[in-house]
Amino acid sequence: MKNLRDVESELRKHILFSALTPEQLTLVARHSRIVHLVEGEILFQQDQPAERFFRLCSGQIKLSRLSMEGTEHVIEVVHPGQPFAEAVLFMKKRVFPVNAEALMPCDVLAVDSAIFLQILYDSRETCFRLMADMSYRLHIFVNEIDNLTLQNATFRLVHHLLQQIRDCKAETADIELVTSKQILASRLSIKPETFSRILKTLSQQGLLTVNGRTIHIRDVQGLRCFGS
Amino acid sequence: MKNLRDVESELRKHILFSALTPEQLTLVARHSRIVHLVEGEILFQQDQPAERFFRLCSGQIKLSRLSMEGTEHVIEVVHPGQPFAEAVLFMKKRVFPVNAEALMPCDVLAVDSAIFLQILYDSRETCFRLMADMSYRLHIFVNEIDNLTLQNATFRLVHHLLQQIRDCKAETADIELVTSKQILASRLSIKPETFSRILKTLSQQGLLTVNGRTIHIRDVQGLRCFGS
DNA sequence: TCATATTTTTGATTTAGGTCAATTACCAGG
DNA sequence: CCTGGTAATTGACCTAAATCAAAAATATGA
Repeated sequence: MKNLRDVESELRKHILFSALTPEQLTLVARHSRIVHLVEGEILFQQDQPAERFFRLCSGQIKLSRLSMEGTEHVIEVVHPGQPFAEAVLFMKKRVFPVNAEALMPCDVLAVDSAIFLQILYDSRETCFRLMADMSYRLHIFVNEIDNLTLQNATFRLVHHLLQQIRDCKAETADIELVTSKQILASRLSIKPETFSRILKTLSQQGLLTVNGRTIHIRDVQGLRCFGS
Repeated sequence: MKNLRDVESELRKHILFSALTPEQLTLVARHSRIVHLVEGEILFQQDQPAERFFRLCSGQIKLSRLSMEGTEHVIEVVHPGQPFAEAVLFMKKRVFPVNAEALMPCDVLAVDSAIFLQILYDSRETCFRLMADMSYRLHIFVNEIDNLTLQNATFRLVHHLLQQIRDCKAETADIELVTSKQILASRLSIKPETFSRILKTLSQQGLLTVNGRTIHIRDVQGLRCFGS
C-alpha cells in the first residue's frame, strides 16, 4: 500500500473524482489504496461480492466472462486511466459481473464503494459524471452487440483495425497490437486460428502486411470498403 | 395529446419520477405528452437527434439496429411500464442509438430531455434511480453479450424459454410467446428458419410441444441440462 | 547458449447455421 | 365464406468458421 499522498494524487486523475472538494478527496483517499498486481494475478472474479471499484494506473487488465461450457470471452482490455467495475455500485446484487486478471504487472487504485456512494450524495457533479460514464458504456455495448450480431469475423477484425487508426485521412497506417493475438481474438469472438487465417487472407489481397504484433495497413480505403 | 391530468398520472407511474415533488412533477408534465402510435408506426430512428425519452404505457415497441449490410437486429422488445431511450440524456452525441417501431397500437409517454436534466439537478433521489436503472441495463447487456458469444443458437433459445418460466421448481410449464417468432428470432440473433428447425428438433426429443405461440415444456429439467 | 514453454501459423475436416426457394398454415377484411 | 397477405415451416444446398492435429516461430529462463 502506497502512502496517502500517492493515493490522493491518483484519485485526482480519476474522472469520477474531478468534481470533489479537497476534503472529500481526502476522505475517499483514506478509504482507497493502490494495489500492485503481478502478471497473471486475479484482481477479482465473476460473482464475488464487490466492495470496491477501480481505476487502472499502469499495466493492462483483462475483463472476461466464463460460460457454462467453460470457454472464456474477453469483454474488454482495460488500459491505464480507465475506471472499471464502477457500474456495480448500483446493482441489486452487488457482485462483479466479470473476472479481472492482470495481463502484466499493474498498479490499480481501489476505491471503497460505500464511501463513494456517500460522496455521490454530496456531489451533484460527480453524479452527473458517473451517469455520463455509464451512458457512454451503454453506448459502447450497443455497438458491441452490433458487431457480434450483424457482422462476420472478417468484418469485426477489419473494424477493430480501422478503429485503431488515429489519422483518419491517411492512406496507410501502422498499428501496434496492444495485446497478444489470442486475447484480441477472444475480444472479437474469433478463434485464434481463424484470426490468423483472416490476417493472412487480407495480406494476400495486398491490404496489409503483418510483422509480429505490428500491422502495416497498405490500403486504408480498400479496407474501409470491406463489407464482408 | 391528452390533458395535463392524464400526463401527470402516467408520470407518477414512471420509476424515474417517483422521487419528484408535486411541483417538479407538474413542471415535467407541462413538457411531456402522451403519443399514440398505430401498428408499424416509427417513434424514432437510429441517429435522429434525441430531445425526448420515453415510457411505454400500453402496447409493444421494438428497438432495433440496422447494420451496414441492411439487416435488422432486434435489441429489445419494450413492454408496458418500461422506460426507454433515457440513457441518451448523457451521451455526447445526443442521438438515438436504435430504431423504435410500434408492434401494435401504443400509448407512449414522451418527456422533454432538457427539462428532465434540470430536474435531475434538484433531485438526488432521481439521480440515484437513474443510475440504478442504467447500471441494470449495463448488467443486462453483459448477459446479452454472453449469450451472443458463448453459446450456440439452440442454447440461446433454450435459455430464453427457461427465463420465461415463473415457477422455477415446476417440472412442466406453458409459455405464451409475447411476440411473433420472427421478432423473437431476431432478438436472439437466429434466422426464422433456424428458429423453426430448433423448435422442431426439441419437440422431436420430447422436451416440448409447440402450438402456435404456445409452447408447452414437457421436461424442464431436461431442457436445463441442455449444454448445446 | 540451449531447452522448454508459449504463441502463432498451417492443413485437413466437420458442422452449425445461413441462404434460396417453395409450400403450408394462419389470419383479418371484404 | 372466400381471399390476399403475412407468418411459419420444410427441403436442398452452401459457406464461414469451429475443431483437431501438428508444425513453425517466438519468447523465456536456467
